[in-house]
Amino acid sequence: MAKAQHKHHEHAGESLETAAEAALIAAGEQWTDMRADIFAVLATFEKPASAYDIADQVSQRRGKRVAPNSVYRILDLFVLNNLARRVESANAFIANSHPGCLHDCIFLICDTCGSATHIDDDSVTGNVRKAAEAAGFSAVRPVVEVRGKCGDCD
Amino acid sequence: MAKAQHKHHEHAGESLETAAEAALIAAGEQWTDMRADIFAVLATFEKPASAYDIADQVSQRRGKRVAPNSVYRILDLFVLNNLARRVESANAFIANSHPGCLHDCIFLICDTCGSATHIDDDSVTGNVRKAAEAAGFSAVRPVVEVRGKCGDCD
DNA sequence: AGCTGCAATGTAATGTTGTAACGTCAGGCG
DNA sequence: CGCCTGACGTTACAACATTACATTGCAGCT
Repeated sequence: MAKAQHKHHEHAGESLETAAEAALIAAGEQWTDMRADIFAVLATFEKPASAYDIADQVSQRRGKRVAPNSVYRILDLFVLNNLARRVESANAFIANSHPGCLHDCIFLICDTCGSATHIDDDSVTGNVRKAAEAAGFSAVRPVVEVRGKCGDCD
Repeated sequence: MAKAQHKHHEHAGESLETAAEAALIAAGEQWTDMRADIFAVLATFEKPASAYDIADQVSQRRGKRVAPNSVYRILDLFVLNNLARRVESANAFIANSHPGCLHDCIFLICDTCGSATHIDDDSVTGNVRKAAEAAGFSAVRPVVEVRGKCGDCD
């Protein structure tokens, strides 16, 4: 399998939100205030954030309680449209820093500081998919996460 | 990285429990009735089982309520000693069919029937580890799971 | 304006998963 | 015996996730 080489636009802050909005619009969904707020809050987290963390922050920002329920709905939408990812081993979510690019991505989660970085290595995830297919399995969504220690915590 | 080639003893039923017991003893832990029961119940599940599922089954088998708490304690011990694995994307546990062999293993979880099979491909997981190290990360516990459709559910 | 339909969000309740704190019991050992 | 230790019990609670149904607001129509 050829290693996919392509440039990513690594967005941050304002620019990332704009990109997320564009991606969601492109998918035929709406970009509402609520969604904007939730995405904005999600993007401020360094570490994977739980739906409840996000609910708290958004509640503060809006001066009105936002129920976890609403957050989950929108988070699901984000994940579906690749604006955010779910980190399975942390029961938490993290913003995708380059919405629009579809990858099987790999998360490195530091057990010490809790931070998560994400790398895209299509050759590795491609091999995971191939190994699954070889076992007669139709891969749909590879979950590749590595728990360990990040460079800062060594 | 050389592909590790070695034989696995694929245990089942009685034999698996014996092997589990041996592995736990070898680790300097005790093999108590409670632990035996929990392992036995865990091993009867085809699919990853939640701690609460196990607690229910063990409660029946013992004719006395066993609290999830106790189950978690023992499950953690099993995971630590490689008698069982945690399936992160399902918040559930599954017995290791060859305790004693230490692998980074790959789970294939069928979203249709819920069954999980596990494969060991050290070249794939080795690459995952290498990709993590290349990013300045000390890999400790790779989590590689693939959600999709199994051969039977195609 | 008034009505209708639909998507988004609100509200409340509940279900599921995971931990913490502390008590009890049995076995080993001085 | 008294003491320690490891296993397990009991209770309570924290954290994560979903379900069912109500409400709001806007678009399109008459």
